[in-house]
This record gives sequence, C-alpha cells and structure tokens, in this order.
Amino acid sequence: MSIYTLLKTEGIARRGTVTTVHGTFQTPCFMNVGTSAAIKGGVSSPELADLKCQVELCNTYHLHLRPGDHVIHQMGGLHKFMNWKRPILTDSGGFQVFSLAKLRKIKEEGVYFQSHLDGKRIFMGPEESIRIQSHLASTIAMAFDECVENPAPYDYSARSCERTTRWLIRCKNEMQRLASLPDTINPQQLLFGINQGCTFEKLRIEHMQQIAELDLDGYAVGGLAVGEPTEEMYRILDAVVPYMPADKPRYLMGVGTPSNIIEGVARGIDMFDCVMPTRNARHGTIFTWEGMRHMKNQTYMTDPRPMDEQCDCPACRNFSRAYVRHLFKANEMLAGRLTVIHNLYFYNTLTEKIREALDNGTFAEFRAKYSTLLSQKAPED
RNA sequence: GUGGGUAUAGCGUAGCUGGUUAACGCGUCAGUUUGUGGCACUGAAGACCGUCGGUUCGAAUCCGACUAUCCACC
Repeated sequence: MSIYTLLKTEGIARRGTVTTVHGTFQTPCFMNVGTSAAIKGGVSSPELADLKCQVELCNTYHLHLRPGDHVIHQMGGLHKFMNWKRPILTDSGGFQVFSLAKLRKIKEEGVYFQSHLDGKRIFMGPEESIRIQSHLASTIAMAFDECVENPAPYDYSARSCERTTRWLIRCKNEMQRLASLPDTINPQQLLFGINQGCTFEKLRIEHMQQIAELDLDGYAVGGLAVGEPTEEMYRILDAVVPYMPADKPRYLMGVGTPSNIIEGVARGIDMFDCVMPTRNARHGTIFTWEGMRHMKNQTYMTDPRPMDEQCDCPACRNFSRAYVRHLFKANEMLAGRLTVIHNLYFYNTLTEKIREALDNGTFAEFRAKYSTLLSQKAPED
C-alpha cells in the first residue's frame, strides 16, 4: 500500500500527501535540514514547528560520528532525542562520504574512509547505513548510494549505477531484517531509493527502471545540483521523472533555490531539501517575495522596515532591517538565528503557496510570476 | 614651561640601516553558497605616508622648523 495520495495535478506538477507513522505531510514539501539533529542557527524543534516545517532532515553520517547512533538509540530515537514529533528523513551518508570524507576507497562491500572530525578509519556500506538509520529511527531512511561527481565518464557512471542498484537491494534486505527485531524503535521505517546516472539520460532512465522494480516506499533523484548548469539539471528531470512510479513520492535531493523548487514542482517533484536557506541566512543573505537581500549592507543601517514586508514570520513581525544588520555587524548570534527563522519560514511558505496554487489550478501563473523573480536580487528603493 | 614619543586609507597598525604599482586587520562594496566540517569563501574600491622646507639621481624612510597629540617631570 502506497504512502502517497495524489490529490490533484496541473500538467506534470502534482499536489498530494504522504502518510507515515509520524503523521501526514502535504506535498510539494520542503524539508528543513538539521544535519546533526539541530537546525544550524539555533532554532529548536518546537520553534521549527511554528515555522510551518513539516519534515526535518537529519544526517546518518554526522550522527553516526557524533554522538553515535547507539547513543540516540538508547535515548529512544531521534524523535524523542530532539523532541520533534513530525516526520524525519535521514540522509544515508552516501553524499557525505563523497563530499567530505578523506581517503575514501569504494569497494563492492561499501566505502572505507576517514572521519572528517578526527581522521578515524570508518567503514560504511548499505547494511551499516541502514542499521544506523534504524537506530536513529527516522520516519524515512534513504538508501546508501554513490553520488558520482560531475562531470564523470560514462563508463564509470554506468558501473557506479549498477553498484548503487546492488547496494539498494542490500539496503532493502537489511531494512526487512531489522523490522522484525525486538529492539527496533520504528519497525515501519520507510525506505527511499536513489536514482543516479550523472548527466546521461540513458543511464538515468535505465537506473530508474531498475530501482522502480524494487517497489520501495519512495524514489529520489540524487547527484544533481553538484556543479552542472541548471538547465542540465532540468533536462535530466524532464527525462527521468516520467519513469518514476506515479504512486510514490518523488524527492529531488539537495535542491535548491526558490526558482529550482518551482521548476522542480513543474517537472513532477514532490519533495525537496536544501541547506541554502540556512547557510545563506548565516552568511547574511535572505530570501524575500521581492528577491534576495544581503542584510549586512550599509543600505539597511537605518531601515526601519522588516526584512520582508510581505512576510509574517516571527523575525519579520518583531525586528527591523536596521536591527538585523546591526546584529550581523556586532557578530551577535541572534543575527543568524533571525535570518534562519525567516528563510525557513520563507521556504515553507513558498511550498505552501505552491500547494495552494495547485489546489486552485493557478500554478502556471504562480510559476510565471515568481520563478525568476525570487532568485534575483531584490530592488532597493 | 622642560624632556621624550608619535603623526601612513573611515578606524587601528606595519613598513622607517633611503630605490620600481606603500602592506595588514576591521569597516565599506560586489560576487559565491544547492542530499551543511566552516556565521565561510573570492574579489574590488579606498592613502599623493601631518604641514613647510632641506639633503640626495631618488624621501613614508635622513635633517630642520611648525602644527597636532600622548607620556613623564616641574
């Protein structure tokens, strides 16, 4: 039985829901990234709920290294640990192994690498990743995949895809084995498979067809937004999404800008996640309904208006641009906290408005109005 | 009043045994950020080196006077 319910479509874009043991969330959905079981910038779980966050994302690799998945298992799982009752998706660690671990060796059994924290030698394969995620007891576990760098040769990409498929089967088997064990916190943990294939449409489609046969709970497109031009990412989505099971949620990993999200929805994607709203916020850039703003700019020194005049997030309701700019200049931690609060609220509101547009059959207008505007610099007046 | 020190970008400083485009931090401005090691990274603008004069082929650099400022002493 599928966890996905399709409510409405407009062209290829889909409006739906995903039902889990931790509640139902509405799609299209943006998942808020809390890598180490915390939103960077200092936003706690109860506050996150107030920012319209539906799903929080945590990371297998980081939590395995610190504090250790056994600690979180002992503490009753991630939901109890960070006091978040809604769905949690855990990334498998596949991406981190390839993006930040040193001296990695990829073998059939898995990946040998060194911890970025202390250089300790670590092995992670499909079974290890699933076991860790089972300890974390997230709502949705991601398969352990190889995220091939871009650009990559066709032959390597093809062999990597085949290995990722074999790893996926092992992930599924391990998940089934763990579900029957008595100390498994969430026996109904869901498993999403990840499509790879670099920028080769043929590989992407073949790989998608193979993993679709495994009848997983959902499917993700990985390995995009890793340096390729945006148009290339859209081209791959156009090619591969038609081969993603229509009765399962579709997740575009690590994407992206507000514009990327609107364009992803237009291409049939249901779920997104990205560090951009939080990372940019910490660096002083905010997203608004007029475009992006650099809050450190002197132009805001005596600007009494809220960061975004069309926003009713807790930061915009209470504080001026002048105050936020001052906090950045004074290196106060409240600066990053307020901009993170705003940006997450903005992203969650963006996907909410996308859902409303789909409900009303006005998504095409919404896309035309905002797709380019939101990723541009806001006009100053 | 006497003795001594210091005067270099908006601010704080380096350079001062004389030698082509005067360096650095903060600040300012612009850009970057896409399954988060990093409140980060990349770059740009901005000073005729207190004023006047002297020595020299050549002075931020040596000498003198003046002005400002700081310290100590009376």
